Amino acid sequence: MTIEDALTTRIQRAVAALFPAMATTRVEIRPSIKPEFGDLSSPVALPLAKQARRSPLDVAQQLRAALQPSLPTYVRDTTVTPPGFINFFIDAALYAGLLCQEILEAGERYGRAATPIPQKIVVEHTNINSNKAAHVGHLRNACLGDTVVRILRANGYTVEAQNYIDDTGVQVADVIVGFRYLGKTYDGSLPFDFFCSQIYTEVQRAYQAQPALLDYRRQVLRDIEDRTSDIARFAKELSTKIVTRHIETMSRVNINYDLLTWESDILALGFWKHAFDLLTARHLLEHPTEGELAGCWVVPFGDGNVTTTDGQQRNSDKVLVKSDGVVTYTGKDLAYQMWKFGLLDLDFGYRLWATQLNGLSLWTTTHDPTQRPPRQFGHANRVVNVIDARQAYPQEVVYETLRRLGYSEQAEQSTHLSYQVVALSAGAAEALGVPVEPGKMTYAFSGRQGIEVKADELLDMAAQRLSQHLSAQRSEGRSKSTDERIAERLAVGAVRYYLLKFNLQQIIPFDFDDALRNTGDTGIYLQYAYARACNILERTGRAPEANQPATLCSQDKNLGDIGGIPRLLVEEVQERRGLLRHRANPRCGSPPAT
RNA sequence: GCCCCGAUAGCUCAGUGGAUAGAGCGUCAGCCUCCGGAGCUGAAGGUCGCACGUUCGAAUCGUGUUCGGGGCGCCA
Repeated sequence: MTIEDALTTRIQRAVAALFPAMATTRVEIRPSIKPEFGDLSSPVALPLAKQARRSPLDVAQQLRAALQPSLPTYVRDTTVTPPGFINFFIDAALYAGLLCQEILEAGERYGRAATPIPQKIVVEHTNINSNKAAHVGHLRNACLGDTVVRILRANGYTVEAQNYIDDTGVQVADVIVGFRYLGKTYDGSLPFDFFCSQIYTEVQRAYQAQPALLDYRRQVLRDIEDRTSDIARFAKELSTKIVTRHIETMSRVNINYDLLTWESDILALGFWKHAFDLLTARHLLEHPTEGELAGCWVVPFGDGNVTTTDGQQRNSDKVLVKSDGVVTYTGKDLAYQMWKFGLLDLDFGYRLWATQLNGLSLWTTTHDPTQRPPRQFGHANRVVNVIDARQAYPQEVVYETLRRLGYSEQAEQSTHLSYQVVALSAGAAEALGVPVEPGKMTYAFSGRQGIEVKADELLDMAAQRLSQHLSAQRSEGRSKSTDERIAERLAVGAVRYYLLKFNLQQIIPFDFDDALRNTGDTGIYLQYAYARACNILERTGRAPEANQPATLCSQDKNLGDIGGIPRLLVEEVQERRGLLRHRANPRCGSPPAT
């Protein structure tokens, strides 16, 4: 029990006793701003006084008196100061001793939920098209997703991390065009995914010069539909090799998954057809015979036809099946979302993909449903989709359609964990040869144009710089391979921290110097502090004891931070800003009458 | 046209109703024969885009507005 928790609970009790009508008032408690206001202060009397129409000072005094008998031993004194704050003076040495005891007892489980929550949450993240190397934008997604998984698990939820493989889209077809029609062959001089990134860019350029190549792409897409075709086999082999590389990259930063879900399996096993039948049975789709969307299957949505600022005609209804009969990404995503909740009477086949660095098995879906899994996948109570902010609209279409199908509970339990993209800072853009305009702060990545920073490149650069730093130090008998291992670990910390320290709604202006910095507010600082702490413990030659640190760190103002860690983890999930908050989009408030 | 996001120190960002708005980087001045200088101490630097409103109290909530980014695709 942290100081803040202990005091909050007691204040809540006092409020309930004195002001029963306002028992639900949110009790806030925070570090005091001045030493004469004690160590912790609460403004709780202020809103209470407002509602009760009494003097805030009186209310605070009354609360203080009511609290007095029940305060923990480490509270030395309490005061009330204008305009109505209640201040608590903490005996740091006493508290430090108690806190240390608590931490030593909990060990590595400190801060984690003591009891499991009987709820399953599926977290979908990473989701890289299987045609090219992962870049830093993908890395932001994966770091966020993996962190969400860890926080939810720490809170006691059963969590399943799924990585969705979009292996049936045009991007894969583009690379096949490069291999089959531009005569590209892989010579092993680059990692396979880097090589495919290069081909992808070259093919985009080739389309401009030889528009006839687009016909080849259409043919490739048709051929992929037939699973037995040579092209389909080639596509699967290509995607498998790329995904293998993605997993290798992510395992470098200690990101692991439970299941790879393949879009091609969703199609092959009839998930989409099943979802489509449900939609049409409930008359939720339109099938216009004329106009722009003639021949498509459409879910009516938003405002219908609009003229955009640039004068173009657009339609905010969402096409789920194109006029040529091919299902769109949003359609497939809807079927996938339904499967996650166990709403389809269908299941994938499964087989073991690999054993990961964390020791856990990674499973993959297959299109052979007779291959049974070791445990049940999907069937979630709640689903969190880590997807960038540009996809807010199609995500809302998925959730709203779920609701229209009658699954409003599941729609409510669906979260689009929306985050902004990574873009190049002006400096980084210039370094990559992008023309820089005065006054323009960020520049979008473009895989098509080959303007990007690959995840492995960034990690390699970070590791190399850190390795140089290490070799410049007195090595004290450290081997070169040890240096490299340390550099890799530090690089991972630096990159993960950099990608996580920004607010979700903030575009990260990617800057090489910033991302690779090894001083100040960085992951490396944390790792350094940890190493020093371990070193101190090692030198003392004995394990920490509950009664020792009380004198060691009695003056440390960071005690409250350490004691606050458990609450921090819980708040990430439960509070207003929590990860599981359902983010509703106002535009979806009024579905059109159908 | 409609919707979403951003705007806080020279730069990059924290801070979702409480007391005197914080950090890193950069700048300047200090600190290496007890803990790892990837560090520590201090200084300078801010009408929180703008206006009005709600409130005892607003960077925070509301309305309007300016600038920047994104979305409204038979792309994914």
